[in-house]
Amino acid sequence: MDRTREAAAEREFTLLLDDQLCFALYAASRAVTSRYRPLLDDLGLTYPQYLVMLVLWQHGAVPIKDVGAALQLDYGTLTPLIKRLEAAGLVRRERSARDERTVHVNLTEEGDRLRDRARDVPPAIGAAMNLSPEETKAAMTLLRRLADNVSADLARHA
Amino acid sequence: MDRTREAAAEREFTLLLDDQLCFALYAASRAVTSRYRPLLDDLGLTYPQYLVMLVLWQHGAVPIKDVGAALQLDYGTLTPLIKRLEAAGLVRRERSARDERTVHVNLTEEGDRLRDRARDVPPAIGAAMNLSPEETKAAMTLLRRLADNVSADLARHA
DNA sequence: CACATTTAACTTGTGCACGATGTAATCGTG
DNA sequence: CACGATTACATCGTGCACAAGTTAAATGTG
Repeated sequence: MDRTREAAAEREFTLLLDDQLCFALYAASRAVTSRYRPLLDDLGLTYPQYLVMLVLWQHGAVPIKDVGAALQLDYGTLTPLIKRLEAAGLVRRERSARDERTVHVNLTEEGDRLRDRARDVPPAIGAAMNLSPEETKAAMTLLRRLADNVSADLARHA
Repeated sequence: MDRTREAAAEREFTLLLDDQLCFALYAASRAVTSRYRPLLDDLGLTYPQYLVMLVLWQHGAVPIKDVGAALQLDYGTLTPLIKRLEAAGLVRRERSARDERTVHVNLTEEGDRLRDRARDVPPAIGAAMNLSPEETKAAMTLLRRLADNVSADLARHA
């Protein structure tokens, strides 16, 4: 097969599963989450709960709105999730005195202590991914650009 | 900052959200699925349903087991999903005569016709992603390797 | 200051994901 | 050929995601 036809084939969009970047992305995301599961089970967290804890460990008390902005998740997801974290004793929800609409999420002592146990998670995942530092960095850059591109395109078509 | 410290920093694993490749992956996957949503709404499909239809358009009648193997999804996900496709009139579920345990999923006329309307979806997504052919190919390769690596690592630790 | 608008959060409903459990059909081995 | 193991699928329960609608507080404008 000559090079011209190959190049053209790359831009031909098919309905074959293995041609879809979206499927590789979807499958990789679920595979990585599955690898997290046993590690997070030990901490009593699900993967989305872990992400919320990352935000809190990094920023301390934040309004739910800011958690949503950081993780690109809406209240329909976060409200029940954070209530489960509260039931687990890891966070407290407190209405702001200055603005009665906003609810601040605070770490409890136990939630703060969990951070130390969580430090082993990123290295374990890093080892499981088994990518070079360059590949990791390239993947991160590309995935961010991809997310930005499709989000911008969605906004344009809305 | 000298190069040694930079290189070391790349391998230092933090709990900062923006250092996590997993989050970039998770966010990108959801962003892409969101971009699919309006396109698939027109076809009356969700994104996972679209993936099942891709398998059927490609292979025709297949056991549910094979759909699961192709998409890495279990029966708990597929059984109700395929029943919804059946309720929508796109597929038929038929028990095999040779092996009464297996259920073959067949396209109906309507399900087959939907393929023509679906042909516009991959180009639209391709345009929204806005990556060069090289980047797309590189991303696909890297994401597959990532999924393989973490799955293998999970199997090892199980 | 009244009042329409906006904002932060909650609620409800649908549809994945996935672990755990159950069941019937088939297979493998003695 | 008996019978324990395996296989294909279904069911149930929990926890996301996300759209749509609701409520109450804050804001802006006449």
